[in-house]
Amino acid sequence: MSEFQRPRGTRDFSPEEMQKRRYVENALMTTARNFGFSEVMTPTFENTDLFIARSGPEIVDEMYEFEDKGGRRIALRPEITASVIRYYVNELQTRPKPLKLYYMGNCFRYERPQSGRYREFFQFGAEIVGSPSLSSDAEVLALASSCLRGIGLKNVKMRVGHLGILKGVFEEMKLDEIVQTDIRRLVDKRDFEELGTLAAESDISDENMDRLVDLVSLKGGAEAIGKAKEVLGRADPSLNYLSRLLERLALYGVGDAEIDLGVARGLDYYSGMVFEIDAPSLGAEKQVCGGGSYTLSEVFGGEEVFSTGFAFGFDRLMLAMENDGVDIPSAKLETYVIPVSDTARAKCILIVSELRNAGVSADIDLMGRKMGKALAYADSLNFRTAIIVGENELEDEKATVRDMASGEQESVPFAELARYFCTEL
RNA sequence: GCCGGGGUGGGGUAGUGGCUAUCCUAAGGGAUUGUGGUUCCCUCGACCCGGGUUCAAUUCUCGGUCCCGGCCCCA
Repeated sequence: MSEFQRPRGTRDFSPEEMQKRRYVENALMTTARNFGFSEVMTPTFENTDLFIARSGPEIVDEMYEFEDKGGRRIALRPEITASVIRYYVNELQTRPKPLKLYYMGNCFRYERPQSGRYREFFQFGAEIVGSPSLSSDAEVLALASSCLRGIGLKNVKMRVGHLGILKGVFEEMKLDEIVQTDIRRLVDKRDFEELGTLAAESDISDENMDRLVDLVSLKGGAEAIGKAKEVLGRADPSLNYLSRLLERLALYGVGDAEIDLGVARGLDYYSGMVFEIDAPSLGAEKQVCGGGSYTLSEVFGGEEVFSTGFAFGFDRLMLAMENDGVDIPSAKLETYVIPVSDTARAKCILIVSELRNAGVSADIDLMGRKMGKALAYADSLNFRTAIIVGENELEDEKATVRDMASGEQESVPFAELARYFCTEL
């Protein structure tokens, strides 16, 4: 053990873990690209003001935030949407709409680590900027759903709500904004008891509060929307929106989305559709994805533009896949070249170079090991084959290619090795 | 910020107020001068940090730190 430890809440990833993480990351990115999204990258740190503008001054306490040597207030990004929208306002406003962007990156929050929560963690997210439509919301939900399908994570629950419904009720009740925010937070937590207390304190009638609780407790398929209309005693544009959204999702083949009018999200800038995805296997921190439609650009000095997007907690996806036993194929290296004697080493280097240039993953003994040990090494590193070259092979101008799984060997002329491996693949 | 459980070689562990700190595994080497996953041998390598009690602390105690689970928060 070195005297130096990792900072709290950070992790080192082993070769095996990275292989899995890159596999999943690649699957997510491939899905996004197939949906017509393009990757962007923004800085790991931003001026603190950006996040304050987005979320309020309290956020500073929960970020890695500091003054740099030039006296600037800097924050390690706690999420990436703010950066993407800032980037949009700065430089992408004149691009053809809609702008479909995705990103993957590390984020930092100064929080107490626990299961599924780290101080450095990773998010994969996507945003559609510039389109206020039902179509965009559906597209984004379909992307999130396809991402999960793409990585093979099945044990998940997607819940879709709409903030317009709560907003309508708030207007009817004529509540001030502070109370609205409190209610939203409690609704998000499903803390109906505390909600009752709050109702008493802010002289909201029992009748109104009961109605609100009934409303946000509604979940299920299209029938939940009908029930909501009954509770409201009227039609509501947001409810209509949700039922049309469900129809759209069906066209995308997304049948697992559930209506949940209790999805409130803790964030003020969400304006319309909001959704969350949970992985029940995760325990306390089970939310793997959150998103919705919002306007944020005007906060950063741009023109108001409707956007819709989401972010996956990448680390939680990995944990959930692990818990659910989702299989991730292991990467096999193709071949390990073993010089039997020092005289064969030069030829072996030529062979390994040729194979590498031909795009074949090839490695070579660097430790001068004897063949037995070299084969054991190749075995433990999961090579598909080994190439053995010694005096006999040099004389015949043929390499011995050994299949590591079966132990079968065949002789392949040096000149044909590259072709042999390329066609094998 | 709060509550609970932990910390012994790289990984997994046993154990102890004092004696060479146990075992498994991994890694490196050898048995084996051209054939791996078996076997045998050798080597390497640990009591989280600091204070206190004590003749003596890895062990008891206090504080810190980190890990695990939960609360708060969750963008």
